[in-house]
Amino acid sequence: MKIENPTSRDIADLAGVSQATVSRALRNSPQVRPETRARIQGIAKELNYFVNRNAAGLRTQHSNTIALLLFDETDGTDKKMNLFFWAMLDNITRAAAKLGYDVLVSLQQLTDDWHMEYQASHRADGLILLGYGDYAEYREKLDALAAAHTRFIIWGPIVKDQPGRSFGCDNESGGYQAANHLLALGRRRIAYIGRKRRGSPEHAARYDGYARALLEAGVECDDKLRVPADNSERLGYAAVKELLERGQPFDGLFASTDLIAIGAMRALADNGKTVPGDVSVVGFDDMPLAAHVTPALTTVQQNAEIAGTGLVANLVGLIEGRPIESRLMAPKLIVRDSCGGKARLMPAG
Amino acid sequence: MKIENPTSRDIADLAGVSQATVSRALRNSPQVRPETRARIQGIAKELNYFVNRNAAGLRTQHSNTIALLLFDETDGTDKKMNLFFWAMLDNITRAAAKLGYDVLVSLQQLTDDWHMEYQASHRADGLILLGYGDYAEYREKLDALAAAHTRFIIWGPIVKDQPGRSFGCDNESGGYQAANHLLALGRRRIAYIGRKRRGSPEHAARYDGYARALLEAGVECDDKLRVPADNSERLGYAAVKELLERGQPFDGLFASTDLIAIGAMRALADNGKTVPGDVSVVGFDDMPLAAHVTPALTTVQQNAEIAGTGLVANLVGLIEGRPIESRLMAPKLIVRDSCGGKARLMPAG
DNA sequence: CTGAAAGCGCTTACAG
DNA sequence: CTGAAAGCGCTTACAG
Repeated sequence: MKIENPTSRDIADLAGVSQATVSRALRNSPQVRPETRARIQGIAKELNYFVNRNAAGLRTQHSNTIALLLFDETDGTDKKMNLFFWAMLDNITRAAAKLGYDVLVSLQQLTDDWHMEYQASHRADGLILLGYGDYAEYREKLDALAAAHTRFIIWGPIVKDQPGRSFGCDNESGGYQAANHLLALGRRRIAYIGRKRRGSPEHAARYDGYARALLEAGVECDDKLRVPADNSERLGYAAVKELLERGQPFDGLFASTDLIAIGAMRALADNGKTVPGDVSVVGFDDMPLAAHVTPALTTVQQNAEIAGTGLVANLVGLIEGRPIESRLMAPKLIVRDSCGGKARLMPAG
Repeated sequence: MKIENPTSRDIADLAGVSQATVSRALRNSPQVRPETRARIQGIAKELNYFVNRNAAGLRTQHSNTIALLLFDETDGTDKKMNLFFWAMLDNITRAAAKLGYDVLVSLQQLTDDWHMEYQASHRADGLILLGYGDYAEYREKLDALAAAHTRFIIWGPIVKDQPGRSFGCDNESGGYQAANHLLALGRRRIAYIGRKRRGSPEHAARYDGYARALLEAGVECDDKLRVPADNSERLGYAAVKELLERGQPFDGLFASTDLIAIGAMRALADNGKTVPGDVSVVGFDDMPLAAHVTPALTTVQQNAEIAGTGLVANLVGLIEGRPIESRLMAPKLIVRDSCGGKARLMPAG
């Protein structure tokens, strides 16, 4: 009873029913008599039969596959994909599997022609777009996706008038929590290192939250304490050197990513400043490294499980025609050693 | 000239040729007259047409897709996927794309029923199995895969009589390099922390290389300096405590993974031992963390790019019917600060 | 160089 | 509850 590549017809012959009945039985159709169904499923199992996905997909026009498009936005020197995305991939795959979807992974450049192919070729029923990038740059592609009725979810902030739905982290709240923590520790000259505007809404939001916290506390938000930096240790290091050269005193530092914070801490140490003695430092991301540097970095954590599950749930909702709205999830401050003594919590708002 | 879901027939109508000619032209068949081909491709582009992969796959019996099966073999507490695998995923996707293959990712348990479905359902033309695990445990599944003529490549060592082909790292050579480095620094009481036999051929090979180096150098390979440990910081920490309690002096330490080494270094520091002053430490993996701990960890690096590219090349070779042999790639010692002064290289062999 | 035709293996109205 | 039939959109011998 071994058949090389069994089809539903082989099973039909063996079971003495029509091929249509086999198809119904394998899909657990209530139309099929229970005993018939059991017999057919038994034979299928014995033959190691699995429905040919190409045939089923051709017929139903569904692939039951999600395409995960990762943009590797790096500056060439630090060619590593953001670790948070790897953690999300893990959760995305699990969440998708639970809903009966496969995950196709593709690494892309923002400049690639990824946008149309996946759904048009029926390789995927929908897309998840993952990667920090300049939304303005690929705005045109998002428009094209929307025009082609492609289902997609963007990981990231809610951007006004942006086509499609997104799911992201409330970066503004994260920046607010970070700055508030520093304020609660008595810090008043709080520097900001990170991108502020151009090309990165998430970093802009982190800055906005930081600025709001300072404003609410009546603390000056001094432009001379702000240094732009992209996401790398090297640039965090350089930014602190720049700050020190400016001669502006500071006792707190909020970096828009952990990598920047880690580079910044190294620069502080190299210049005779202690952390948290002289300067309290907060990062953003909670990458695995954050817990292992010395001192361990206080940072704002994005929960990869909530992110992965949320992205998949929303995309599948879109695919299945349910109404889906863009959403933000709340980040969480993880207190470690880089800020010093336990903060007194300030009332929010 | 907008058609919702254009098919090759739509293009044929527009171009005034048969659907068969469209199919040929899109596949760049030399049979089609160049001008005709150009015209057809122009129309296809304008319509945003992409070949329906389900239909093409059904017809050709190829999916042009590789399934990447990741086994998450963790002890529950450290639920993180090995970072090396994430780096490989990156390289696997790129290598596959270059050869015209998509990558389907799935996280599995060794106990799951992953083994038969992917190829039988025509979702994938072949499998890459990635994950440290007990080969003996899933031997039965490998047999079933082979019996079903599934094409697959296993990431890992070459195991005698194991069905299928594998591609891995020469862990024996890595262990040999690590121990030789310690010997060249004058260390003679070199401890080993890691799994040795049960369920992990790669760790066993690392141990074997270590033992061979000691043997060749005429240094005793003392069982009392060996502590078994699975891959986690916690267990590395515990293993050093165990070693210290045994009261056996040691001046070198080879850990079978970086995580173990990092935990071990912390335990040494907590017990008043300096690294590399009192004890020189070598790890294995070169995870990103390794360069950032204090002191920076000397370790054995597996090149994720060679690994990813090799796995894909071999699998595609198998899929396309070329003869493929199992292979090992050479790991490389990365010297940092955890061993002390520059080693004098010993002649190999 | 091009076309007519078969067929890949399913799912699902339609009929009974 | 079951079967006969159509058709999803391609690729590829076969014929010219």
